[in-house]
Amino acid sequence: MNIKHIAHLAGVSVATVSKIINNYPDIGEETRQRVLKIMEETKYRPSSSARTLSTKKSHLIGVVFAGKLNVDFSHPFFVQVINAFKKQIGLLGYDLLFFSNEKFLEEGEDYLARSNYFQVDGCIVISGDEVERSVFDLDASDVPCIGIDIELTGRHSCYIMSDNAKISLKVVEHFYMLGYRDIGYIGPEPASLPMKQRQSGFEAAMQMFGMKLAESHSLYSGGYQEEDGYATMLRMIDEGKPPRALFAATDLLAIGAMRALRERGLRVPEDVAVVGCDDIEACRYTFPPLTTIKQDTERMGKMAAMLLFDLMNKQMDNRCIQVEPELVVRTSCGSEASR
Amino acid sequence: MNIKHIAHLAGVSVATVSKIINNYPDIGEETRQRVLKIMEETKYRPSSSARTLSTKKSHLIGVVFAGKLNVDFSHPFFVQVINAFKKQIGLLGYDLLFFSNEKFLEEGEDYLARSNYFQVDGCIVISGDEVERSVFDLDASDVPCIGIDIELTGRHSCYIMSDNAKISLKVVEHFYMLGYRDIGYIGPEPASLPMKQRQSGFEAAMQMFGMKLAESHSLYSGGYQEEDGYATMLRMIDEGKPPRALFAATDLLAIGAMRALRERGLRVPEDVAVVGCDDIEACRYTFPPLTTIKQDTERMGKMAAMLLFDLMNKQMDNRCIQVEPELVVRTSCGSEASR
DNA sequence: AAATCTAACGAAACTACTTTCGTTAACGGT
DNA sequence: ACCGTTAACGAAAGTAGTTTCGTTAGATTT
Repeated sequence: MNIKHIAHLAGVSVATVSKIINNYPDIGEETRQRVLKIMEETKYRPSSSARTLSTKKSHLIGVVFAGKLNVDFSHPFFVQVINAFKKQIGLLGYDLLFFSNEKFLEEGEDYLARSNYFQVDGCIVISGDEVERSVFDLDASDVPCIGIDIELTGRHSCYIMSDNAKISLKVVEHFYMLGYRDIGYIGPEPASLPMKQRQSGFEAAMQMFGMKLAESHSLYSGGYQEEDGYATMLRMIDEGKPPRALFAATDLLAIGAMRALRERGLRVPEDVAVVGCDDIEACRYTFPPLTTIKQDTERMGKMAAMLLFDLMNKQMDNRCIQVEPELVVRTSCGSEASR
Repeated sequence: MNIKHIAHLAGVSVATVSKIINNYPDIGEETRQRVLKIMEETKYRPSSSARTLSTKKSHLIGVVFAGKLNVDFSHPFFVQVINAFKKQIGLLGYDLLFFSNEKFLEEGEDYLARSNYFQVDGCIVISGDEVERSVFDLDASDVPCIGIDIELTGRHSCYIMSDNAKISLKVVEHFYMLGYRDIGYIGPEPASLPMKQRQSGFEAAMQMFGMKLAESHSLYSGGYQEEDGYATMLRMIDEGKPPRALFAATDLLAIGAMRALRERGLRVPEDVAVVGCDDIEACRYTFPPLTTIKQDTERMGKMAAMLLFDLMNKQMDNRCIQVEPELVVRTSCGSEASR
């Protein structure tokens, strides 16, 4: 059942049917209704491939999970962002195409080639750690891209991230107000911009509040996972006196750190107060519930969709949008617990 | 840059280039190499839309999240399945297309229409609770479907789910071996087959072990979320003596139940032992860590991909594949803790 | 040398739709 | 009656591939 059938059934030309589908004004009302009725009855739908072949618009958005470390659906932060993004971009009439990097990366294909192959109208690239070169080829191309937590500087690109320096500032400020002066930091080697900013933001905030950071209280964790936080905290404890308060650059790191603390007989928050970052679901269920910084993933996803839409439809300058983080106080920071 | 350009540059016909792309045997070795080299130099890639237009194969798999309750990327169980599925189907040369139900559901479009529009080669349908009619239209159509946790009976469909009766059996058995005789159940109204089987499987297992189930110890939770488990457990406690052990049909329900227990001054597992189901990430971080049944999501996703592949390429009978569940013992069941 | 076979390639039809530009008929104005 | 205008529609040329079915030239057979 194609447009030709419909045209034949309605006794009009293919062109007329096409115009009715696409709401052209130069069609008489009777014929429009007649054709519409036939399309309804035959459950006819146009073919997207024929359409994109002719229009060069696929109404498809490519989703790129960049980075070697397992950044996929299992990453809770990105899942939230992509969820909000999908909702909004769906409202704007687009569907999501997830590139399977498994096969084509082996065969030396790259994201740009994939994007061209499918003729996606734009891409959202989501990144955890450092990303492969191929992502920047895509960024430099003329396919509109919006980056989440990755600095895209192409002429058809924008990017969105939380104000990561502010994240650290809010944590330090909160600790300071609660009376802590001896604050430590655990985070991964700063391979990505957000992690860089969290770390430097932390150091800047410490200085701003006139506190000094002991070298043994600032450790790299290697990765982002619970085990990394656990191992790193163990190192910190065993190499000397732990800090009175700890900021972990990731909730999972914080959760791992709390496990290490508990294992060494230290109580949270009575002995060491802990704050994480991201507000993943698990934070609510840990013991004690983890105080953290919530990234406004809902807003990030939605903004990403709207920005990308603009990028695809009007010409626009490269822009970066910062999203305001929010402190979520639970109990691991010792806010209301006895100190 | 299209196939015409390449043909012109190589001094051959379009047909020849196409044959080279598709590995036809009737091409001389010299010309093949010459054309291949030009394709390499110009970074030419064929267009997927032109291709699917002509071949009727898109190499795209549609992903449908069915069910009213928020079954999307935020559902940890399905995320694991889809992750494994994506990996395997990617290896087989397919990419994933996520239908945006936001817009088109409003406009009265259905999954089948979407599938036809994009000419996807197959669909994976993932379901939480009861699903809309539209899913069964898709099931009954000739697009190959594989269902996760949903009974698809179409001639081009298969489905995969955990052996849910066995899940309950394993839980009851474990509780029995630990000496518990008074076991309760919390689960949602059985709108989906898995939930039906978990509940009836639980009842059957209780009978099998010669235990009786007090009516007040088997409650419907309304939903699947933490709050539902919390509220339901509160009801169970306040309406009489709680059971000595509890099986919650979902980890989140279990986590909520533990919160209610704690709030009423009851210890887990000393006063009430708890076991959940699914093995979501949070289980490891709760207090106490939640004993649960792990669904083999890795295997489910992989099997789904391979079954769907067969379904798309050979003709096959409708089949159902059951996946073996596995007990993950942590501490909430009181396995090694003092009882 | 004629007949037959085969390897290597191309013409053309086909896939389903969009869009430009031209055509037609009706209508009102003079 | 003639002209200009406009509304409504269609022919045809794209869009980028695939695939069938010839065709040709050279090799092989008789």
